Amino acid sequence: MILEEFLPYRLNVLAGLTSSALAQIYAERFGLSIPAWRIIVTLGQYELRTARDMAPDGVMHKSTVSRAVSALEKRGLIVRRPNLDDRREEWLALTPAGRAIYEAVAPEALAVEERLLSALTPQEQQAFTVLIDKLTRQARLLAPRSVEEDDA
Amino acid sequence: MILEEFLPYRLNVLAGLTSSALAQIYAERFGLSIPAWRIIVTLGQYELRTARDMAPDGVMHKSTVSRAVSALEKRGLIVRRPNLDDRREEWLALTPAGRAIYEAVAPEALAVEERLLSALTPQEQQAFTVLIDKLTRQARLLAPRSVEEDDA
DNA sequence: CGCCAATCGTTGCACGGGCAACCAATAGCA
DNA sequence: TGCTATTGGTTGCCCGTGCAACGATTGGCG
Repeated sequence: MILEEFLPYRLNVLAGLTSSALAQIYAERFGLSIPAWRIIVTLGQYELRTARDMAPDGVMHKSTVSRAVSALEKRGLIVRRPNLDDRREEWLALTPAGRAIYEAVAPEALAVEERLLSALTPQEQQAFTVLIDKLTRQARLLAPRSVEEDDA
Repeated sequence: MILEEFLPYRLNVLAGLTSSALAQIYAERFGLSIPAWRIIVTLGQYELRTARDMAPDGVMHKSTVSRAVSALEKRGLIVRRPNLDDRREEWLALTPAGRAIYEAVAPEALAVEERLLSALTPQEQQAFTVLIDKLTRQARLLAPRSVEEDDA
């Protein structure tokens, strides 16, 4: 067994490197953690969501989301509004300041993705996307019930 | 910008899922952390290495390696021997108990990899490997000097 | 030889995040 | 209506790990 050829190892290494590359933007320049970054992007995309929606497939633990939301609120980047139809949950939305950050950070993040993908031809990029999807579906089957799902 | 289509995000999700799948083996069944697991595998492969060799491309921080080595030694899975030619570093090697774990865990880990890859055709597997390599090389260029490298 | 720089490894500190227990609110159902 | 189960979210606790500073050893070079 050769670690350097082991798929999960290589995926971890690659994911770590890309995260590092990205962190130069959202962390060093905007002081965002990974969870905060994901929340900003999601709200930039969907306008109005609940905390639960921030981790669609259980990618983040709900406690992680909770704390990131608190931090973002404290910094004035997002606001919480009660959902009167179901007072257990709250609506989240970007403030103008939050949206400003989103609009500053998103293009740069996409540029990093671009630079990454520039190592591949368009055909390869397409193929890679397809393969990642297949593997992700398969991994979901093999992984223990993704985060929570069995909360109670 | 759509998070679910963002390459670094997808890589993180996939890496996380595969890690989870693997952790069912090395963590739940053998009580190994990721760093410990990597050390066991590396020593199973190379027989005799130093702590520094455990993180070839700076994938793990040296403090992480140091603590994992201590833990493995305490559990009697590896031994340290002084290198008399350079007393700053130490040789690491598996004990019989450590090798037993390696030999129990490696086939199962490979089986998980197998199940993962079974979602792809052999041609796709080959292609995926090549693409990962290309992206990893590129990511290394974009990421801030990998862990340490600039230690002093 | 003697000094400074570089290298291997350890450790104190702080922080992020997982886990589990918990509260509040709603849903299901008799 | 009332009782229990479920769900959204928060928080205390603990562990893993990155960072930076350090001790010990070696290398480079005058």
